[in-house]
Order: sequence, then C-alpha cells, then structure tokens
Amino acid sequence: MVVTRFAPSPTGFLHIGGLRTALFNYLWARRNDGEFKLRIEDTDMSRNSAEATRAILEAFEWVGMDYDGEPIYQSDRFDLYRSYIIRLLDEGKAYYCYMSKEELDRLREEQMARKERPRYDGRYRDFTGEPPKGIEPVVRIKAPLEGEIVFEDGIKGTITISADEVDDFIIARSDGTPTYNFVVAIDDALMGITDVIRGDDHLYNTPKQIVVYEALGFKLPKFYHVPMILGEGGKKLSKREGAADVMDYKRAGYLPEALLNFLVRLGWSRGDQEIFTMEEMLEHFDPSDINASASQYNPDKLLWLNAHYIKNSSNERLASLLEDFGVYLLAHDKREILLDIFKERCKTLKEMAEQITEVLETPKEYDAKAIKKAMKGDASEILARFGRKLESAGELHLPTDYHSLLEDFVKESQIGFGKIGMPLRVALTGRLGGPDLSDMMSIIGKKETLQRVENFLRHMDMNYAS
RNA sequence: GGCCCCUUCAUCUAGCGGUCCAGGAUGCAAGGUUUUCAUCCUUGUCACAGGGGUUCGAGUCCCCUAGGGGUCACCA
Repeated sequence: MVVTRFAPSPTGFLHIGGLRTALFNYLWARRNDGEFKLRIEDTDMSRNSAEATRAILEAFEWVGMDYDGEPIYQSDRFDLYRSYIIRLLDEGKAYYCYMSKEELDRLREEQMARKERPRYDGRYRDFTGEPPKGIEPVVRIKAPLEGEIVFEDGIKGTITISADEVDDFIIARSDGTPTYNFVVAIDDALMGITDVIRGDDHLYNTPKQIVVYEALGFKLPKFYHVPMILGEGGKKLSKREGAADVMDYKRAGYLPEALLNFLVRLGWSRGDQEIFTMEEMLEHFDPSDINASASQYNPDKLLWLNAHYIKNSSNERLASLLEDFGVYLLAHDKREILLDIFKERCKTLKEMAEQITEVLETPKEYDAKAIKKAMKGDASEILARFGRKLESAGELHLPTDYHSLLEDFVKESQIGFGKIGMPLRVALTGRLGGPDLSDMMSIIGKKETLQRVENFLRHMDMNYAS
C-alpha cells in the first residue's frame, strides 16, 4: 500500500510549485490504489492562518484533486508530540539544553568569526550537574557524533551527509512547543506515509528527520526530492511568473487540466508524449522517473496546452465556464456557432470572453489604421450598396445564407472579395481581423448587421467626408 | 563561505555505451489554406557547458573546472 501526503504550511496561497508537488503525490497514491493525505503544518501559531488553509483546499477543489480522510492539523496534536519528547528524554535520546538564546547567538558569532559553520557545540549533551537557574530549557535530540547519514533518494540517488553537518537540533522550544523536523517525522510515521515526495529544498531536512525516525524506532519511508521550478532566466520563481496563487490561473482563464498537464511535464515525461489526460497520468506517472535537474517555468507552453484543451472542450462546458468572465451564452440562440468559432481561436477563457463580447456588441469606435487600409477609393459606396442588397434580401439565418449573399454581391459588382470584406469587417467589429464575416453576420443577425453598416457609414461621413 | 544537488536546442524534454552527423514539443522564421486575424498543415532554425580519463566505441561511466540551484533558525 502506498500512502503519500501533501503537507503545506498555511502561510499563504498555494502556488504552482506546491500544486505540482501535490499532484505528484496524488498521482502516485492513486496509481497504486493507495491513499493521499493532507496535513496542515501549523505548528508556528504566529504565522499560520485559517484563510490560507481554505485557499489551499479551494485550489484542490478547482483542479479536481481529492484527498483521503480529513486534513490533519498539527496544531491539534501537540499532546502527542509532547509524549514523544518525554519518551526520548526518558530514554536518554534527547536532553534539556539550558543555553540561552543570547549565549547561542554569541557562540554563532564566534564560530562565524573563525569562519566555521555555526553549529551547536553539544555542551549540555551529557550534562549532569545543577542546571542554571532562571532558564527555560529547550529539548535537543542526540544526533550521531560521527559517521555519515546515508539515504536513498528516489530521484537523486544516494545522498550522503556527514554526521557533523547535523548537530543536536532542537525538538522542543523553551515554551514546550515542538519544532518542524521533529513533528514531520512523527506525523509521517504515524500516518503511515510510505512515500514522501516533496521539494528538494527539504533535502537537508531529511537527515534530521532520519535522526528522529531512528531515535523512535520508526521505519523510514521512501524519499523523493523533486527539483524546484525556476523562473524564466533560471532564477527564483517570481510572483508574476508562477509564484502567484493557483487560483489566479483560474481567473486568467486557464482550464485546470491544462495547468495539471503543464505541471506534470515539468520534470517528468514519458517518451515524446505532451498531452496527458488525468487517466493517462494516473496510468503512467512514477516519481522515480522525475528528472534530477530543475526546470523553468514556460508560460508559452502553458498557453499552448490551454488552447488545446479549450478546443477539445464541449460547448456546454465552455458556455458555463464563460459565465465567470461575464459572458452568458447558455440561452443564446447562436451559442453553438459562436463557441465553435471562438474555441478554435482563443488561448484562454478570458480571451474568448473578450472576443465574443467584441462580436456581440456594436463597436463603439473604429480603428483609424483599419479605416485607412480598408476604406480606400469607393469603399464606402460599395459597403452602402452591400447594405442595400442585404436589406432587400429575404430571411437569412445560417452562415451559408450570408455567404451566398456575399458571393452574389461580389459577382454582380465584379469586385474582389477584399473590396467588400475589409470595409464590412471594420463596420462589424471596428477593426480588421476577427472571425469569418458570414459567421459574424449569422451570429448577430440581419438587423444588427444593417445597423452596424449604417453606423459605420455615418461615422465615415462625419469624420472622413472629402 | 561550508555542505548537498544539478548541467542535451531560447524553454520543456527523449536518450538508460554502439540503432544519435542527437528525436519530439513550445517558441521563433518561412510557405500553404483563409475575405482578414487566429486556428490548422508543411518546412526550417536551434543543443550533448569546458577539459581530462575509462572503453574497440561516451550525450550516456569516472574525475576536475566552470556555471546554476538548494541549505546552513527556539520558520515551516
């Protein structure tokens, strides 16, 4: 049985690095019919917030990842941690250290002055005398004095760290509260976590946690330290790149499956495959295939994937998603045409909403450059003539109806398509570019088309009359 | 700075000693399709960080150098 966990500290929103780690854990657990658990690391009472926890849960819900059981809050488990501290104290595997913060600071300064690594010197490790008065002691665990701490990392291979890199670190503060490396080891062991997949910024915590595991006689899980996601240029991921809230991606019009697909391919691959459905990820993901080197955030690829998933979404889903962006299409009679057209051309839902709105609304202004290009010579006249033809035509509904009308017009007038195409385009949207003219006319209807032609001709008269 | 980890196109990556004059994808460029823009299709551009070994043979193994990242709390 594989049991994994995601263990964020609720100090802010969930960013994509965290989401990727969560995804890896989720996939590996689900692939093995195991369990994926959530643990909130809130031992530092001054820094955590309930709001942050809610934000993390919200992000999970958006991308569709579920976890087993209820989230575990470390703040609920202080008594448990306390009992293990007492046990280690009783067994002589941990001890009270009466060194004050000031003394410790002084020691560190001296060590740094001597160009040594700041490190607790173990002065209370075997202390048996009378403890100094007026000091609330911390509890330190006895780390090995010599030798090496060696463990197998499923991604990076054998990691060897010299014992003198690991000092007798504090497991309980002077106020009695337990510290991070201690509680992580206990919780992982007690929760039955078999595979720890986490960011490689935790690589150096692992030997410390191993000290705890061994002192308590717990079985070690497998460790996988996933390289970080770097920003563009190979530097730390910045807020405007991917360090922002995962929910910002929703607000920017990304589909959750696009984000997940993007993230799973950052550091992991399967041959040449780029597109992965959740089912395919579930079928193939293995943390031991994760690359040992860091990867960079690549917004272009995310956009490409998002465009791909938009194209392959049902119109019904898109219509309902678009409501978050102020576009209400569920009851629109030309909904299918509209969505068929725009899902082919947009990279985000937000962009789609903007472009749909542009077509649905009468242009408020006309691009001067477009006019210059489209309205040469007798363009106004041609457009007016097209208007009259449209008016006198009968009932028109489908894009093909409008298309034949346009074709007839071009033939009768003995002009190229561009002669009417460009002016009509500016009349309809205010600029050059955009969807097929027949499609647009069909969507907005005959009446609105005529109205826009008329509006535009009036605009030309008023501003460009010669 | 000490320690640990990493190093294939601009970017994500394939490659697990010969099948690699290094493959795919994104980006970029050109062409085609289209009434325009976008999509789409085709083609092209672009890499084994450097230097030593090991080996009949190295992108693949080892060492060194350089570069990058991480970490050194009574934070998590």
